[in-house]
Amino acid sequence: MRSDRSGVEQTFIEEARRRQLLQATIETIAELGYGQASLARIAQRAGVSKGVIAYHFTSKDRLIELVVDHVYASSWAAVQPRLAGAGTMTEKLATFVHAEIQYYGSHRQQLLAIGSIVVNHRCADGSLHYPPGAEASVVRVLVDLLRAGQERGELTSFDPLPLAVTVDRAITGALEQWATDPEIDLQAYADELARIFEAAVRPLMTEMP
Amino acid sequence: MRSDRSGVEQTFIEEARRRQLLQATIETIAELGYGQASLARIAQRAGVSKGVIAYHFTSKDRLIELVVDHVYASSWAAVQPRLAGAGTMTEKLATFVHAEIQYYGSHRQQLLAIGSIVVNHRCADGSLHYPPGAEASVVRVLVDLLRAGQERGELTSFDPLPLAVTVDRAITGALEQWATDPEIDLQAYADELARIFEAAVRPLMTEMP
DNA sequence: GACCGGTCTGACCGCATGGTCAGAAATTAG
DNA sequence: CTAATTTCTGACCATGCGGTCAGACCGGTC
Repeated sequence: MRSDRSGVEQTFIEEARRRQLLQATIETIAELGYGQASLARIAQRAGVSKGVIAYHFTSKDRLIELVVDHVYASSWAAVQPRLAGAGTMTEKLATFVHAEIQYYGSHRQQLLAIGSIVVNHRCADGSLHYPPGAEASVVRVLVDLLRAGQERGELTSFDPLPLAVTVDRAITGALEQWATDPEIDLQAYADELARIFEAAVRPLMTEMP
Repeated sequence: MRSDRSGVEQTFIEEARRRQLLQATIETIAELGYGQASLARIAQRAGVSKGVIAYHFTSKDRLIELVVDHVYASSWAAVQPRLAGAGTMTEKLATFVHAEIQYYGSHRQQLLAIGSIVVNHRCADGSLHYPPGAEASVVRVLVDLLRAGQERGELTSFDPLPLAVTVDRAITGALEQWATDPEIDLQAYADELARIFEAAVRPLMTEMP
């Protein structure tokens, strides 16, 4: 079985190996960082020889990109239904903050791996493969959410981009604080973030009781 | 003249070379990223041979750390006097946001280089040399500032750490947005950040006219 | 038994890395 | 002008990298 036939007609063993190698990659990057996560070290952690990775994946770059796809898909699968369940836009905003923090709070290795990958993984031409910017999926979701809230008159008028970027950064900031110091009460931290952002979107004249 | 006698009894040429090599390092990391910034490429950009770096600096790690020291010292030298000039704590907070964004807005390479270094540079034991966390200098400054504002009753009561981290991240978020898309109006972006954070620290019952 | 496709190993390739060093070149001192 | 010192070069080293590949191994099927 050659590499990279994602999704179709996979042997049981192929499926299992791929999962194992993705997991080993996440663990290695989380622990040692993108730059130190060589194929040799990933293979060693998985208990196989380097050639196995070449057999199941077309290249190291492809491996990394599949890790990113997997993590983003998993986190979105956890966050999206909770978002749909929230009522007002303000609630959606708070829910988003809580859901993201909760997901990565219980997937520390995914958090660290993704963080190390997005700031390091590059295309052949040297440019970042996952550039920061308004196109990043989380930021896009937040901008849409804020704009919708403004159109219904539920939120004050302001440029949605800075707040969307800030919410995104605040979440990763919270998680990195916690990754550095696990003593931090993530729940309380998330509550505080929700308070900050609710104050920022609340129309000036209508205070909640 | 051997390497690393920082500050004392430097030849004119030594001083100049050190500056040049620090600058070449910043440019190389800003353009290619930490992982691709090899001694060979840095030397090539400076137009000298690799050995020169070894002659003027004890090691590549030391070079990187001197870059970080230089950038932090420069930015603080630009921000600190403006902070001292601001009156209320709310003004200080807004001033800090504007001053940081303004400094790095006119030092794009320093911004990109520092960003790439802090998430990548590691100690011999594999741990990050500049770990995120409450000890980061910017966050410390902000926590002190917020706490002082609370003690004078000027700001609402809240845990200063999440907001401090958020302000820090929001600033780097703004700058990275701008680094990705230079069309962005940094001044307006900074104004919007100031609005967000003023809303978050303002006591609930006292609206400004 | 022989055969077969899928899976895996371990050795190997070319290359880039950080670091070292003898000696050439440039600068300064006397 | 010579001698001493600082500065620099270019070749070299050991190491680790991503990637390749011939052949071993393994569970089935005739």
